[in-house]
Amino acid sequence: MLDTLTALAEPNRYRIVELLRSGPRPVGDIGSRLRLAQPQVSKHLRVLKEARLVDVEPRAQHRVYRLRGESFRQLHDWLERYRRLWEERFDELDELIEELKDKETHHGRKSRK
Amino acid sequence: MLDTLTALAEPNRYRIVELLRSGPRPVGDIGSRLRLAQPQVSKHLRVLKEARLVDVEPRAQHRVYRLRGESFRQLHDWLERYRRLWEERFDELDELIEELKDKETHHGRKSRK
DNA sequence: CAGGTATATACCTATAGAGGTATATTCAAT
DNA sequence: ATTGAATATACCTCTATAGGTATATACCTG
Repeated sequence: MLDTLTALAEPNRYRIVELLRSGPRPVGDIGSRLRLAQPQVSKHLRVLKEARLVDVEPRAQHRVYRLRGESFRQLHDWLERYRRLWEERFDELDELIEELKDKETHHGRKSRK
Repeated sequence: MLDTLTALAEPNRYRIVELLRSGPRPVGDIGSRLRLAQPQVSKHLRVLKEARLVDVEPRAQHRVYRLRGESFRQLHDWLERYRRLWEERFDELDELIEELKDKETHHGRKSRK
């Protein structure tokens, strides 16, 4: 999970991933579209590949990179564990809990809020 | 989006977020549970707060931090745009497309694969 | 096999940011 | 007011990593 996040949390790699969403592309194409030097593209792609976010397929001298679904799925699954945070109106419930804790601890003293 | 990813892509911040999933906690509590020095915890929380991943509520000298749903939702929405990657068996479809492209370009020469 | 093209890699440099330590700040309690 | 506790911040140092340049490697074409 951390590897996935680290790979995505870099501006140019993020751009590469967004570009690859439109389909597989060779290194040179990525570079020219994103105005990145070739070695940099290759290095970023290496990181993305090690994070299992992309896959390569050789086509003659070209290397065609494409997104791999699996890592995105895992990221999605991880996020699901936080779903309640935005689905249930949890802020209000939390406030209620805080109120109760406050009363318990300070035995009925008035909340400062 | 990048701010969110950057904030999460750091081991200790990731741990803090995971811990906060179990509920709001004051700084000191986080530090002792994760074996982190207090200033480091405060600094990480600052980053998380600037990324709108957490919120603070003062309680006397304590600062109680909690996760904010909104950023997680946005991350989730962003990920949704990649859903097809893992839901439709896209690898096979991609291969088909590649085959067709190959034939077009090289006029019927056999695929190396 | 010679030349050209696409990509990977090695190396250097510069910088962002994480940890550590000391200190400032804020509030409660006495 | 003074003290102590919880937290924030300032400052320093150090390392990981991104960019840049040069070069190696692999493959197609003639």
